[in-house]
Amino acid sequence: MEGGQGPSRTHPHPPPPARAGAASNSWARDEDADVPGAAFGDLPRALPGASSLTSLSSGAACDSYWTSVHPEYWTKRHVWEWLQFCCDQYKLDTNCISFCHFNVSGLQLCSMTQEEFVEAAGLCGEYLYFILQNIRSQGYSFFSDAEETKAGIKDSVTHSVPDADSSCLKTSGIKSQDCPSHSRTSLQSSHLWEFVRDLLLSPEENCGILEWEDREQGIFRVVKSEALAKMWGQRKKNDRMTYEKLSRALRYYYKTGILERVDRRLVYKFGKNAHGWQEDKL
DNA sequence: CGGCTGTTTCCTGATT
DNA sequence: TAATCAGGAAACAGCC
Repeated sequence: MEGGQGPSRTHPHPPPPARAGAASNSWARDEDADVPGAAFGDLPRALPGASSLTSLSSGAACDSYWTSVHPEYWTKRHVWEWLQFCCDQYKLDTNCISFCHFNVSGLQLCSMTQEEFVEAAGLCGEYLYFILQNIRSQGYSFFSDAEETKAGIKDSVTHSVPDADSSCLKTSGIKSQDCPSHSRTSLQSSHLWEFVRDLLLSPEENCGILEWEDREQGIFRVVKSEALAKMWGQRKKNDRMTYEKLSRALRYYYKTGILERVDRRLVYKFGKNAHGWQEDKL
């Protein structure tokens, strides 16, 4: 018996509150829905994993979560975080959104007109524009009541766009998008290898966690293993993630040709079945 | 509901 | 000694 524990293995720890992969799109649930007096600085606690991201060991190199910075000072990464939050919280249909249009800094985002939002995200753009303007004008008290806010957005947008409701808001969680234009930089890269790839391709988010050893060959090195695990854990809303466990998942990719073995510690290589990492094929 | 996929968790043992 | 690697085994979540 290799693994040793057999079917009778019991959980050595209390049952986890939410197993990995059980990530829900609903941010305003459970006790997190209402943080008393959630002021701007407190808000990250109310967001899934926000606090852990803020405390990411990469420290100074990494910016804090988007909620702790005024929109005009957002980095591209903050913009993505905000976009992801909006998709999650307001159940926006990611299929409407051309994510490449939002590959901009906060300053650029703030200078975008409503028309440009609509161009970038259709009817969802109306919502996003409204949300952004509210954050800019009201600061983060805007989020103090998620349900109210949602209703407000709905009202506001449907005033100008009567059928926005059915065509943009989804009734259940967002699905992974299949539009090729943004598949690589997907906000919801649900697979670990895609998450790793996107991190390698996004210097803004990478914070020196991963680096290329040989860009052409697809060889990369995990520089900050613990930070990588934390980030992945945050993505999966699992604060018990460790590099040990993450690397086990990476090793499974050897079987499927997503990754190839490299005989050096913390070094991996994209395999023939991984796509989207090559410079000339982006 | 069952099967499948992609992890997550845990483990033993080896290597750096 | 600690971190990491290598995989087996089983549990689990989400999807079809």
